[in-house]
Amino acid sequence: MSENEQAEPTLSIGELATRSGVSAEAIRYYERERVVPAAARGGPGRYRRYDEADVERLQFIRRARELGFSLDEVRELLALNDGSPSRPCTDVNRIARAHLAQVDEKLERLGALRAELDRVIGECAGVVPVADCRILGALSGGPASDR
Amino acid sequence: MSENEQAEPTLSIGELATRSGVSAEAIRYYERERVVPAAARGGPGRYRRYDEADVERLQFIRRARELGFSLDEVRELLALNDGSPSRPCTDVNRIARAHLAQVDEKLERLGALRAELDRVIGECAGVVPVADCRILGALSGGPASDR
DNA sequence: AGTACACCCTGTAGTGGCTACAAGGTCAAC
DNA sequence: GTTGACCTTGTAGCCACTACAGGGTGTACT
Repeated sequence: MSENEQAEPTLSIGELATRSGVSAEAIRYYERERVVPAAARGGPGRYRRYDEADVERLQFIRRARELGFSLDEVRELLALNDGSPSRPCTDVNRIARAHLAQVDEKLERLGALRAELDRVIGECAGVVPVADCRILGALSGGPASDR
Repeated sequence: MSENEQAEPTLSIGELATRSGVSAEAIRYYERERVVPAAARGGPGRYRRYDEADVERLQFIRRARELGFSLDEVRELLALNDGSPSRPCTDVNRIARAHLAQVDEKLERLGALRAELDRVIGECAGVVPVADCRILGALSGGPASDR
């Protein structure tokens, strides 16, 4: 923990992209949106330069995004991760549990939609004239034999 | 079926909105996007005028949208509904089943995400210091006790 | 005739989280 | 010195709307 700190920021945005699994354009977008701080500009040109800590930060963001956290939530999680290490992780749990509740809600809505769609499709053999199609019937008039 | 056809388009866009459950702004958007044909303009002014058939068409669109069909799919479904009534509804079924498959895929991905999120949250009691938080640990370093 | 007020019009900007360019600048190798 | 891979900023697009701004119109009532 005390000797794997590297000396200089030497990675280009393309290398950071490869190593973190986040596209260079997304990284620039995160900088614009202040999800990550503005990168140092090194070398003779004005290119962005990154180090290993940036790789880890971007991987953190990628994993959080894969779990469905919004960029607002990611910003909060990063702030907590970067903040004082001795504080209890109550807020981390609050954010994660609230997000889980949202995911559950979405799952429930999508499951209900799926069931309804399946029901509607199940009523139609698929070979009857359009005029008698139960799928179109359901869309036109509501439950089943309404038209 | 032969005598409930009304004579004139008399509804304003606001009345159509109320009766169809689709906002007036969404109706204008659908017209711009050619989901519905441009409305007739009646009266002394240049206001859009609608009839009962338009109410039904908008209800059709609303129900299809509630089932998660995209506007592209809605356009196709409307075309089939408006087309020759004796054609078999094969295409309707194809669209609906393809959409169901997409919904199933989304459900699967969301379910997997939910399980992973639940697992990550389950590892953290919520009262430990941020430095030891398993949620942040999972985001920073991968599976469980990696850091 | 005036006027208040609800409704309508078009057009534009914003949402989230990026991706996909265009048009140009920079760097290292050969 | 020149190729070619990379980098830069800035803008437009995705989806299906929503939310205005800034103005016009219809109707009811005085």
